[in-house]
Amino acid sequence: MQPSVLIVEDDAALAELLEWNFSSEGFSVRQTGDGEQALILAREELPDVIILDWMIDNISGIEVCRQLRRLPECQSVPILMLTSRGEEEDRIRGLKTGADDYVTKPFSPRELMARVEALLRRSRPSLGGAALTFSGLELDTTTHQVKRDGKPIHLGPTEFRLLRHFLERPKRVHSRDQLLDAVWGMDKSVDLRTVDVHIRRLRVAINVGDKPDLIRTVRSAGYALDTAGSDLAAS
Amino acid sequence: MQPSVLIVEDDAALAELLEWNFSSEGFSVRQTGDGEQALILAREELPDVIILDWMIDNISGIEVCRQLRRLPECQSVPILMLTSRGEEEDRIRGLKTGADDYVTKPFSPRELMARVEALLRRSRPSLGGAALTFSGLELDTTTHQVKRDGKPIHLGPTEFRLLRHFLERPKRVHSRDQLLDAVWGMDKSVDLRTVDVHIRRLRVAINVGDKPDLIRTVRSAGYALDTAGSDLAAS
DNA sequence: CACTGTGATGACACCAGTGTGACGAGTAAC
DNA sequence: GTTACTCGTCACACTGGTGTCATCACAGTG
Repeated sequence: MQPSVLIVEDDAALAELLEWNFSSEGFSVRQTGDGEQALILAREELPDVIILDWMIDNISGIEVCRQLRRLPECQSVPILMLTSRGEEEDRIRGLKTGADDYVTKPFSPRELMARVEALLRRSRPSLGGAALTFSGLELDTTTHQVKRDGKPIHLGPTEFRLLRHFLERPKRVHSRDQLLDAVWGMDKSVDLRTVDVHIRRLRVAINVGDKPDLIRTVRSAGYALDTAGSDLAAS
Repeated sequence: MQPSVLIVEDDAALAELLEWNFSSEGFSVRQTGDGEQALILAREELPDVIILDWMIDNISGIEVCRQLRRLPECQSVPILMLTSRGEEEDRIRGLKTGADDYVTKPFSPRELMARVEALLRRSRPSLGGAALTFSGLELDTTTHQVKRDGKPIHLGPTEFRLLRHFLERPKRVHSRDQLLDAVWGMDKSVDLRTVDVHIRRLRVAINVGDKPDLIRTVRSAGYALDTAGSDLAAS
């Protein structure tokens, strides 16, 4: 999923620079130079990270920070404060108020992006690679949650491991033997046909409604996770 | 609970300064100047935060950082890198390697402490003094009070620690082993099933009336604090 | 066309994993 | 001492996940 950033900065030139940087990193960007507006925007749609200038119109950045932290839904959103005030006292005040990081101007855009990345790695492990996705399918290994197009799906333990194995190697064909080794464990003595049954259970769980089948059957070879599914119209 | 810090610094004078600062803030401190040793210490008992100098004996700090991040149990421990190398490239390299913050020498001890506090606020919210909340649940670590939708709830000591551990990492699935380590202490020899019983006690305490169950059972994996609860009607 | 092998489907019995209630031991307050 | 409270363990009940089988559907082959 595309990460989103809210930039609160009233210096137009700097705002544009930031916007350009985040955009080219694939962020969806919203920007304002106004403190009040920032609070509204943040509440309206929760960003993944907030870049907050110390000196902005209407309210001071630190006050915005405090207000944001009061909102229960915003407490988990990382805030990076941006300022030309290099005083130690200010930095400490910013951090104590609830900011997660504090960068002084002038700053290196690349370092800023690296710091934002570090923040995101913490708050959204899914962006750090803990969540596996494929064509509308999401599997979060830390929360053990599976979704198809945003809708939660319930899976049994074996189907969960099976799907995870597929998501770790998408599009690739796995023989029944390989699947037994990887999902059941090589010490298990289970019939090969058992794989078929679990593939089916996984299919009915995943393909709710009229969603296209994401599991492709490769005759006399095995199965693969693929957008084509069991579609045969490719001829 | 007393927060713990692992200081990896080979400059004796600086190490002592850091140690003094953390001690006076109530941290339990372990310190080493050796990279290999650092890895051993970290694994032996997981610290709440790691202060890591770039230039240390045996291995470079950045290599230690990379190794730490490879250990699954250390992935959630925040790392603050400390260095005299002010080069932008170095800072970015440090952050990309998995460090959460990067402070250049000379630094202000007070700012360092503020940054550590900010990191802890994220990874161990209860240490930051903040009240933990999740979907109508409140837990105040200072007053040891727990409320559901404003109504006070009485918990035993173990249930309290259990709930706190859940609130520190909401939505995430915790295995019984992990819960025993974190809530009971790894030295304890307690039956795994004991966790079940305490989960149940926590459930009946939390879900007063017809409130939805906030604890999700993940079969053959563990438990998680989640809004879905044990609801299976999500067909 | 019929034949054959492979995969899909539905049913079913089994049992691992979990929920539940009760009990005895330990502990602190009084 | 008593009382109140919490904790760890056990036995039992039960849900639902799991493996197997019989049968059907279908593609490939000659």
